Amino acid sequence: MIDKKENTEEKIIDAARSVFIKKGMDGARMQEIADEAGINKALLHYYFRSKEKLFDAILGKIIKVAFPKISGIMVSDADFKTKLVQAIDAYLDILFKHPYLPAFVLKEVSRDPNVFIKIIVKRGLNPKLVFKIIEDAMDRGEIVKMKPQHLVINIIGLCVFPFAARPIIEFVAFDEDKKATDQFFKERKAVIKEFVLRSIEVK
Amino acid sequence: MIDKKENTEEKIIDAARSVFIKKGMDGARMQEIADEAGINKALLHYYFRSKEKLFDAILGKIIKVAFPKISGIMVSDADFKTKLVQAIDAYLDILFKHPYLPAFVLKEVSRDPNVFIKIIVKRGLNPKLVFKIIEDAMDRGEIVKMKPQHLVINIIGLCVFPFAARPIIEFVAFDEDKKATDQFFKERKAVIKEFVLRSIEVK
DNA sequence: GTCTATATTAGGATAGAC
DNA sequence: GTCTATCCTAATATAGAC
Repeated sequence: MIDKKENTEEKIIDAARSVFIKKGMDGARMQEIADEAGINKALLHYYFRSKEKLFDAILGKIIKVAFPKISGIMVSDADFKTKLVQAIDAYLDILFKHPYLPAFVLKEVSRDPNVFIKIIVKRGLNPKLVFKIIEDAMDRGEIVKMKPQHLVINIIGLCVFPFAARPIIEFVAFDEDKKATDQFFKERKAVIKEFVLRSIEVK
Repeated sequence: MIDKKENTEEKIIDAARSVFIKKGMDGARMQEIADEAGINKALLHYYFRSKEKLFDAILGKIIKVAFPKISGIMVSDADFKTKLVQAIDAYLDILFKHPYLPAFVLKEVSRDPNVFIKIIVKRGLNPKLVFKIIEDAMDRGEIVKMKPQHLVINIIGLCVFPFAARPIIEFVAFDEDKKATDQFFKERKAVIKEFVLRSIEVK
């Protein structure tokens, strides 16, 4: 049975997420959030005492999605390259489902890194295990040697950057052709996987 | 002879650039810009009638740096891979000199893509020639085939993303060790060049 | 819980003296 | 050109009725 009438708090959270993602903390207006939620500003403040509190509440939820615990895939005992491909697939699936995440996260992290750090700590996100797994694969000679952080950042950059830069890409690289840009993004999964695999292959 | 007393307009521009880069258009305050320039708000408005006009003036200068005409390197008649390496070097040199560019550009482009588009058009930045050069190299079998946009975006992502994400990287990947993060960034040039060359090599 | 009305403050912009 | 003082609107936040 569908909950036709979602409660007010949910409506606020949905509206706030939408507006904060579009405008960022500084650009967002409480009025706009209230409008999008179909309520008024006073009620907004009744549920969340201040804009900052509301933003923090939303941010926590967003970060959970934006910093997925990909380590689950990496710790399985499959072949390393297989796991890597699975991780890239999983990460891009998230990005396609939430294409505005990268721009939002990069925007807000430069505004105030500490908010992120606090939440990341609370989530117990720790990449050391992943780095260790990568180093082990290198030691076994399965992939070429480099500082594991470089490999991780390379992969994340390849995945994330195009989403953050989509407006420029659409204009500069595809003459504002949205269809062509969509097609480009559809191809990213295969492109990135091949690009990465080729670059780490031991010759 | 040194111009000890730089004129007011310069002071304003320097201050505005600094504040806009740190806070973005939405987060910046005219008061803060005035303070940093050592003048008052009224004088700010005397030189630039509005915040938006001031921002546009700064943005134009920033974009000139952020979107360099790398095509100059690419059109020379050197070997394609040589040119590619030169282009990556040149681009990273710019980023090291202006490490806050990526975060700023990605932030503002998501706020209002049109401002960028206007300025890019005015600068006559057109990547078609670069795409053509890449495709020719592919046709000659010098590098592996793919849509040239993918190669360009991959390279830019590898270069730009770490700068935009530096606060997260420093915390998550290096336990807030600034020295280790600096070292990581120093290594990027060599890492990216090798990463890209390996991935486009024809086997 | 939800609303209308209002307080309060912040921030962009202008007037006018010098 | 530069300042002080002030205006004006937008935006966050609260009071109080229902």
